Amino acid sequence: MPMSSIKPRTMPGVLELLPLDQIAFQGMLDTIRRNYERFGFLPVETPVMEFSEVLLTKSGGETERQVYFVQSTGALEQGGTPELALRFDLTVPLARYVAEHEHELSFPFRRYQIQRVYRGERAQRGRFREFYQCDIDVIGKDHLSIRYDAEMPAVIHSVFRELDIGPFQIQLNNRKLIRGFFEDLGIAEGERQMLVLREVDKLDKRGADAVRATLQGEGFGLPAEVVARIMDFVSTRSTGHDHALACLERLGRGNQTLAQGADELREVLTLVRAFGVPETHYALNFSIARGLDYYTGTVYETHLTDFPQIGSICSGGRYDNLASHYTKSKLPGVGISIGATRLFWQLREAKLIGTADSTVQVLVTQMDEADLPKYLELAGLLRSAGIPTEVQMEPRKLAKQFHYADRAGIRFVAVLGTDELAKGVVTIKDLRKQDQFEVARADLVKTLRVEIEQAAAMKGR
RNA sequence: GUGGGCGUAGCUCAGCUGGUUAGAGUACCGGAUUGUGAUUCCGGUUGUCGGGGGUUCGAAUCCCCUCGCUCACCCCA
Repeated sequence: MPMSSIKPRTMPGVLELLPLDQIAFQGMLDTIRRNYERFGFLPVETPVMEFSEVLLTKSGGETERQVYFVQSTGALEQGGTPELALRFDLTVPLARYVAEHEHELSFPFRRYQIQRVYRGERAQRGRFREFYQCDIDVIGKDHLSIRYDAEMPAVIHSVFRELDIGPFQIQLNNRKLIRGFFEDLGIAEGERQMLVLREVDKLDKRGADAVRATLQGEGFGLPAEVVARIMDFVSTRSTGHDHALACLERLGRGNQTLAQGADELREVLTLVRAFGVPETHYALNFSIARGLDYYTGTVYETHLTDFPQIGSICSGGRYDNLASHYTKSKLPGVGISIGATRLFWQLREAKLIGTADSTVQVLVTQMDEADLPKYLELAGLLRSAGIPTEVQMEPRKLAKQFHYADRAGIRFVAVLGTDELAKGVVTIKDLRKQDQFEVARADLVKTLRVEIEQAAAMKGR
């Protein structure tokens, strides 16, 4: 078999990018990181592999089905079950991390984490087996004020405003509110409540009629009157700050759980406004449940107003006790997660982001092989001014050099030929503007900086 | 895990009811008086028609099996 007969390919469900797209993606991660840090979150990384026993504490059937186990060849040969597995989210590793370093951390512990996670799902459009999650969480010891729940929307607002991908809305709900409501309807049992919630969570996806039919159908067998009350409740959407408060008021007192949920939402709403989030950017949505079993209070989803089909681009919530499997200490927390790979992929599909320019700003051409030292010197000058610069090292037809710069996404080409050397100038061509000019060597750095800045400003618009 | 769709050049695809050496666009490479890319013109490379078996004088085309991809469902901590 010839050496070249193996088809180069990646497994389905991974996102591998060409350099200019990678630059765009990294720009997105940079923005997220910058905003997380701006709000005072500290960086943490954890290993991509964890001990299986640590990872699989929740051992739901579904979880286990989607976990990739890891085994060395040696261990594989000896049989036995893999003791390592790839993390499938960042929350479980966080719980382990906090429990392990409990006595070295300061609480409330505010961490951010931007790393890849792994899920063995069947590949599907816009869903990945390897993807980035960008998480922040605030973990308290014994107690964590509800006020932190209001900080999350403030961070979300800051991130997505700066990502500049169009209007968006942060939708809020509260698990206690939902639980209380269902208890009043006589749907008190946990498992059954979960099933109903799971169905209700699909409201925006499947439509009201489909959900109503399912709830009244044989699987659930709920009376039409009860279903009507459920549908009425879960279709609540607030249209402004005062309306949101009115929606909560309209619920009445109900049972204690419902009342507590409403009180929490009220406080969160009030503080979200105080954080300066415009009221157009947050709303109540009583159908949001989130699949996660461990959410106990506030839950969030964020949607792009002009692209509802994209679904939630950032979600999270409050949990009572993060690390009960690893420590006796009570560690309540609240957090959010941005699925960056999926988000990037969808934004690209929706044409909301394009291919970036190269991070390389200047290509110095080679006119005469003998003058290479002069080109290197010029590049050195630009580099020490902080301008990323590449030098044409091999002799090549000038047209090829321009072609290369164009394809590589390098915007400026610096030409230093005999004419320029004689005159003490450099010719700069802006490939995007199809424009070129001569600039005195002494003014080169200053001029290029202005050009680069202008180019960046144009791009941002 | 359950069900549907699709496999022809790097990519997007054409190839009628079986019939000569399997095509187009795009991309890529080279050229159009050696200091200017993308645009134009000319030329060139590219395929075990996913794989195996069967029917036939003859299969990219029909049948069976298999593999891969893909979409929906399940689920999404």
